[in-house]
Amino acid sequence: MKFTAAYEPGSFEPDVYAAWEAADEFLPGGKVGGDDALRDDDKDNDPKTYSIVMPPPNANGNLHIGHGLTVAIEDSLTRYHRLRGEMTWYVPGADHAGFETWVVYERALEKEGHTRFEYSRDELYARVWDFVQEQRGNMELQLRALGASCSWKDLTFTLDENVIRRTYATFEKMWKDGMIYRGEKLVNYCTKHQTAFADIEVEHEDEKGHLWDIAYPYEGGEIVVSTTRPETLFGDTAVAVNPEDPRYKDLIGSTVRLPLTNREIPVVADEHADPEYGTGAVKITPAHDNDDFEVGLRHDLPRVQVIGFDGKMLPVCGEAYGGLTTEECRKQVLKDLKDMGLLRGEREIVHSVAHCYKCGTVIEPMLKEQWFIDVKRLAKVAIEHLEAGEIKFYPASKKQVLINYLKGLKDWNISRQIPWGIAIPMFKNPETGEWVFDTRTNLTEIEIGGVRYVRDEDTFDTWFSSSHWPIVCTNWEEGAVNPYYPLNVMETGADILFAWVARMIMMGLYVTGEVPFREVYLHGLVLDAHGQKMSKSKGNVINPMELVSKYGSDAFRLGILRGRSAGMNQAFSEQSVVSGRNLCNKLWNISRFIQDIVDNTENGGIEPTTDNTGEDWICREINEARWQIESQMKSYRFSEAVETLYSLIWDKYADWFVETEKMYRNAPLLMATLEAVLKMLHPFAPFVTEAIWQNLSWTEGLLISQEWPSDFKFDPISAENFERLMVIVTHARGTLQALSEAHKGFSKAETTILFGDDALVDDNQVLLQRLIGAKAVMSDEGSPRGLRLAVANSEVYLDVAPEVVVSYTSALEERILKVGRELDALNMRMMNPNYVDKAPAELVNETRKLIAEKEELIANLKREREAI
RNA sequence: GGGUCGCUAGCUCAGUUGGCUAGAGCGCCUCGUUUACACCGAGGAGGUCGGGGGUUCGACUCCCUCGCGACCCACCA
Repeated sequence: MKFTAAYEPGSFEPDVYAAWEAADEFLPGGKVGGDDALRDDDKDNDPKTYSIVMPPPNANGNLHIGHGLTVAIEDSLTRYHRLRGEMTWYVPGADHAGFETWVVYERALEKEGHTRFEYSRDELYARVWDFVQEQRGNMELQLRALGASCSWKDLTFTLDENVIRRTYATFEKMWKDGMIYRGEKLVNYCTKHQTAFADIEVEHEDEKGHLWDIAYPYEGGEIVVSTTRPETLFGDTAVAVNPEDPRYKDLIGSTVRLPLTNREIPVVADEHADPEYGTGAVKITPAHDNDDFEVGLRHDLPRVQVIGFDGKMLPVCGEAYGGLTTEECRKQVLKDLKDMGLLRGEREIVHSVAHCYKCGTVIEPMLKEQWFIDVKRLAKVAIEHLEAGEIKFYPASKKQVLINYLKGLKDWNISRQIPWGIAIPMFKNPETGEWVFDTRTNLTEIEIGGVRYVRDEDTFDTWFSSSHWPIVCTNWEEGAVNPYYPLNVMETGADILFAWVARMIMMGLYVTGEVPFREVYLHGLVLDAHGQKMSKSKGNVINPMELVSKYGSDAFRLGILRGRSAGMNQAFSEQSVVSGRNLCNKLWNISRFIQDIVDNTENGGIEPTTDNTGEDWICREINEARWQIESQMKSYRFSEAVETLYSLIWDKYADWFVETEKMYRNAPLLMATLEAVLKMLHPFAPFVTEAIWQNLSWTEGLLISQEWPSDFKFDPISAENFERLMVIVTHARGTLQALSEAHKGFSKAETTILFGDDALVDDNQVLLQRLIGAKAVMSDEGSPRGLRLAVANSEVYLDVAPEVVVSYTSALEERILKVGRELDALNMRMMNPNYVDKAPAELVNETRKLIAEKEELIANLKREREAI
């Protein structure tokens, strides 16, 4: 590689990634079989393992900004642990995305003028399989572009044979354990997609609707019920009133006549009827309403289905209504009721309505036979392990949220009427209705002992199989030792805490007896620059790949990790990526400069030593930053780790150390410190750091598999001294600039810096002169003159003419006032006897020291003023 | 109805058992052609930490309360 003058990420990123892949760096433990697999500072002979699995992106889709964040986090973790010498295994995945893909495919089918009903399930499955294969590949290329250092040979597709095998094994175990049952229950049904959904897949939205009052007559009177869904009246099998409601007490047990039909239905007493709401009387439609279903159970009411799975009214509603859509039917029913004089009222209300999360169709609660899992047992075990603290959550608050969810969890409907998924391995004897488990799901019919069984046409809810993700990705097998299970961490979106994380925990415990991961890190939504949710309709979607090609992968990763903390939805903008790119550019140029020094000095290859205050100081700062990063990574504070590196590289390494090294040119130390910085930034910005590593003349091998830096040795007193020099430089620069603004014709390059009895300044005259940009730094030879710098513990003057000093008077006055205010605040604190008594002695001493410094400073400043 | 999270500089966010003069990036102002970098350097302005109360020697940090915002769960006919 050539060290180009300009930082051009696009010119090296693909090559760098290819080099890693070619060297098998992503395999578990690095180069398998090589010494690398065992290199580490582990005290035990057991090499530490680090495993993490990717939440599988849609196999045939493109990565979106959320994936960008996921990869940035997961890959940074992986690379960090790899550098720490652990045997890392980052397992990539690809999702068949059951429902998502199905929707896309069905739309394509519709465009061709076909419908799913023209094909058998097996035909459809084969067609979607081909469809997905055609589209596949993009997503994996995009993961590479983001720098994901995952073990590609272990890529797991959610329809892989081992996934299906594991899913069937669990299902069989549950079936034998009596945890699976066939039940006719109300399911959330989308009449457009003609499939049932889990509760969690349904979106509730508050909408304006109407509450109608309808009279149900009986001999000698009528009872007026309130409803938002008059069209379901045909399915009414009771009217419920509250047992405490005096208005209706006498009617309980009698019957009323259902309008538009000839049916008589009973009046039942049930708590569900709220006397305060509407008329206090409710029509009960057990087949089409969740509440009513429960009421029906309590009173043993029949269930009459009146809406078909296609969303149209069934013939049972009578000739006038059968075949109408629910909406048409509602209009017709209202019109007819009005004509008959039975419509008693109408008012606007706001109520929550369930919608299909994909197409927005109103979800119909429908009566359907489905497979259910009795989750009580699973949830109970999960809660026990969670309460025992076996899984640590980031953010911590999500643990209790999850426990609460598990406590209220209802039985899990795992049947879906979508061909694109894992077939449910159950077959039914059409004669007896008996069900048997069998994995021969490629057959529509099987024979066992001369008896014919017919396959269930449904597929599994995606979450049923994907709840096995940590198990299948790590190839967990009963009885076998597996150092990669449980995972070290499960990193995923906070929005799928319930749908996925909860189920992985339940399933992990059920199948393996162990929690599937030790820690959970949940990231929030990536919002647009104004904190708005990204959506196609708003047109504010940010494509991560565009940013990668514009600013580089590293810039994107640094940018998206900036200002992001666990579990929170946070804004993201291109600006943060620009700032990331700038950091990469800075590092690139630092490296070029250091290479230049190395090329032009003789002393290459010597052990690095510190020979001046700046060098001791940078060693201290690098150590300090490294410790911080280690602690930040442990607690998943990526944003802070990036911040630490930013400040180390820019504010410390470049602005001070490299500047002083323009003078000292200590090549061995420059080389050693640069290596450390590259390693520390590598987890977050893998491409630029590796590219630099490859460009540097003295480095060997690939950066990705180097050893994490260890402590630099330094003289702490010398390091401390450098900070004093920094303060002098900063004050001198500030004062000089203020003077040049206040006094026309003043030139700092013509100004000499004088100093009194000060060994440190004496030792660093040239350095100070260069950093300040002054003409010279020299001893005042016992005759101080000019403007004294307002720096405590130092006697440094700017040798400027009296008229220049005068022009600085107002700034000096301001400064005296400011320091005075600070001094007052400190004195106030000391005057409080309780503070002196109760605060830690250390703190009190610190305050005393500060007061002394301020007092000295203020005395100096006042003397200065007198002099003017 | 229940619950979670947030409210800190113009914007987006840090601030980990309460204790240094509350920080960063971007933006803004002033100056700058010093041979790594204008994707730059130097200097600077800007915050009563949502309001109110409490605990404490001391509160951005803990407690209570109010307000605003985002989100999640739930069977509101």
